[in-house]
This record gives sequence, structure tokens and C-alpha cells, in this order.
Amino acid sequence: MQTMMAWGMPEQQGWRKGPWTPEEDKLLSDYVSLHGEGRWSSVARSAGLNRSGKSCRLRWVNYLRPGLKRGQLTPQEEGIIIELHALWGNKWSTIARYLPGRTDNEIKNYWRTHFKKKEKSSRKHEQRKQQIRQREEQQGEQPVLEHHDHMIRSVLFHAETGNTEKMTAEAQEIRQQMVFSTHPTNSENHCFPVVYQDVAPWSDTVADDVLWGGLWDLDD
DNA sequence: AATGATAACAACCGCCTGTGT
DNA sequence: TACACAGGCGGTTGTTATCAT
Repeated sequence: MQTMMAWGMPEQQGWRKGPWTPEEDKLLSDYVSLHGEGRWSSVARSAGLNRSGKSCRLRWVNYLRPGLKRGQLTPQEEGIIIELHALWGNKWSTIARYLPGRTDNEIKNYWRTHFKKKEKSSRKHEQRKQQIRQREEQQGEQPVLEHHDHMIRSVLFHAETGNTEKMTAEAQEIRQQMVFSTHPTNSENHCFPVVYQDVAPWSDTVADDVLWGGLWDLDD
């Protein structure tokens, strides 16, 4: 096991590892602000950092990059993460694109700390979903959960491809309820939806305890 | 006040993919 | 077409902070 002490010491051979010092941060920030992102291997050398290109990139992306939000995720952001994780699974970088200012690492860590401990309850969550689906089928309705997933997929897909005019009326309505914003790292042509406010007004159609309960109810 | 448990965060590792030659 | 390399991504681990007992 590596220790802090070992990390803190410069490597005899190869790159330095471990926590970044303020001096290293400044070197990296100054260099990137002058020369831009990319060519991380040469950044490492040119900036006078004894760090690997990978390490420099990671430090920049997760910590030094302008526009990063610090602090706790808002309930709205939590909602987005839950939604998008349900759609895409552990595609952290993809999910992060919809949360400007948040990094994939941050979201990954968040998910891990908040959901690993709740894995036990997820089975119950699945059972509850099953119950609702059965109830919906008995009532002859379109399954809310599937419909919900489908609509969000549709909105996000069309938003990303820029074909918002091809959305169905219902999708358009949902889109209206989403707050759109341009991701800082995104190219100018794409508009990423960000569900900041009232994360899912349409989620009223899904029982709260389905959306949140199975995942968050620790008492289970 | 001491100690253990847990959460939050930072960073590394290995694999995969895209790109240039 | 094949190879090498850089960058990106997801998984994992380690450290620190905070809370409960």
C-alpha cells in the first residue's frame, strides 16, 4: 500500500505521484491558460512539472479547470444523475455533460458514496417498479416508467442532435420544462439540456417513492 | 476526550479508442 | 494495413474530514 509519505516524495525515477502542491497547480494553470488544453505530455515537460501527461490532464479537468462548481450537489443535480444513470448506466462522462461545472469523477464519487450503501434497497426498488408495472398493465395504461424513460431519451437525443423540431408534442412540452444551457466544454453547435429547476415536473406522473424512495430510503 | 465508522474527495491504474505515420 | 502514441474513461484505492458512540 502506498502511503502519504511515499506519495509526497519525488519519484527517484519517472513521474512524481500523489497530491498536487499549490506550486504545481499554479504552474499547470499558468501553462494551460497561456497555451490551451491538449498535448498533455508536452504540458508536463514544458510547464516544468515532473508529472505525467495523464496526471496533468486529470488535475486540470477535475480541479483547476475554470467554471467548476465546488460543494454539494443540489437536489436538482441529484435528480439528473439518477435519471441519466437509469438511462445510461455508468457513463459518467456522458452524464457529466449534462451537469455543467461537475466532473465525471465527482459524479462517480457521488454515486458511489450515495448508492453503494443503498444497493440492498435497490432490490426492493426493483420489486416496487415491478408492482407498478403490473398495476399499470392491469389498468391497461401505458407503463409510466417506460414511457417516462422513453420521453426523456427522446428529449435528450433530439436536443443533442439539434433536431428539436422533430420531437413529438409531448416531448416538446417536456423540453419546455427543462432549462437548457450550453455546456462550457461543448462545441458551439450543440445545446445540452440541463434540468436545473423542477427537475422533473413530469415526474409527478411517477410516484415519488418510485423515483426516489427505493434509492434514498435508508430506513429500508 | 478517544475511538471507530462512514462520507467525501483526490488521485492512480489499466484498458480502450482515435489519430497520425 | 499495421503500429505507436496520446488522450479519455471507468474502476479502484488511499487520505482526510466529520459524525456517532
